[in-house]
Amino acid sequence: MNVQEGKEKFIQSWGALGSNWGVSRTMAQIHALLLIAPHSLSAEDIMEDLKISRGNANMNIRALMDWGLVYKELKTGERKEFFVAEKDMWDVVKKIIAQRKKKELEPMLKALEELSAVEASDPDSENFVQVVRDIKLFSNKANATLDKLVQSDSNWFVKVFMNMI
Amino acid sequence: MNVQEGKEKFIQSWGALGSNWGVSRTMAQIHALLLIAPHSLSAEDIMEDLKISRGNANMNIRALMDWGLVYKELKTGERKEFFVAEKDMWDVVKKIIAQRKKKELEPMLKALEELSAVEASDPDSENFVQVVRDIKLFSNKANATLDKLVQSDSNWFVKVFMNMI
DNA sequence: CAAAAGTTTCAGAATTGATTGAAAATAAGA
DNA sequence: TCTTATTTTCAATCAATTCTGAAACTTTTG
Repeated sequence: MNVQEGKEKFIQSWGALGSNWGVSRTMAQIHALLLIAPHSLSAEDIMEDLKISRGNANMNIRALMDWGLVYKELKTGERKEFFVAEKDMWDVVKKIIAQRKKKELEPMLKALEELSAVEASDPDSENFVQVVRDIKLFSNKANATLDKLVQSDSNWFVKVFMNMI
Repeated sequence: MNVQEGKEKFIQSWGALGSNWGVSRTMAQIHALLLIAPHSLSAEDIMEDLKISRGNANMNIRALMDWGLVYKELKTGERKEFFVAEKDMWDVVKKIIAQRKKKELEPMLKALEELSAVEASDPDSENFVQVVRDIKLFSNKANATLDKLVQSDSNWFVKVFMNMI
């Protein structure tokens, strides 16, 4: 496999992985392309490389910037905007976790909070109230743990990893 | 909010959460329904409660059993099959992680392995090789960590949680 | 200020993934 | 064995998501 083939394969794999992570396929492919680009790329470059439309490129670049996975880089004397990827994997993972926590876990916590108001009126609903209580407890722990994780630096990961092994 | 409304709301929320977790909406709803059911349910019960077709119910129940989130229960004297949900949240999370690891992380590791064969031939591809190396290192760590996590019992989670707080 | 360069928006098209429902297969009872 | 209850399969349909491309908008420059 030569370098060119390797790069293409990497972009495809990264895209496939991303699509299971709330990062859409194209979004992940753009990130992959920028990761392995030796220098920053313009929207035009990205469109050409990945053979996607202008609108698609724009939307996904913006989403990546919202997530903090890609940064804008302005070159003096250049009118175009250029983009670079966040390359620290620990940082990438943290940013994805932060987004998904906000988008998924937090609404669930809110719903569970509301469900806690339900009172068991008969033995049948007793089970329901208990299940909700358990899940709420668990989710709150998970939420707190993820908060710490998102705040922590990459050493934390290394430390936990070492402890486990 | 009465118990009935609460149950419906719970099923909807669980379905929404699940759909971002590789567990399809219906799959998660079935799991939710079984979680809060005071006793095991038949495929027919599930179809009626969630207003889904026979085929859909069947496919998703089977998927849930494959994942280890739902168990079959045979009642003596009954020809139908009944189902119950795994209710230990830590166990549920572990099983989801195990599935996703297999389906997503492992193929990525395989791809990275192949990409490691690529050799840098010029300064431009030097960066590519370096990025692949970094990601591979990180992914291997993540993989090992997740393996430990999947094997661990719920005390592990509590312990890590306590350490962080 | 007008023209050129670049970016953003969004309605409709295309794609992908989920669901239905009826028919085929399987298992249990008579 | 034949009949009936139950589960499984799968092509067709439906729903949701993603992508395109042209038009509108914004910014820069002469």
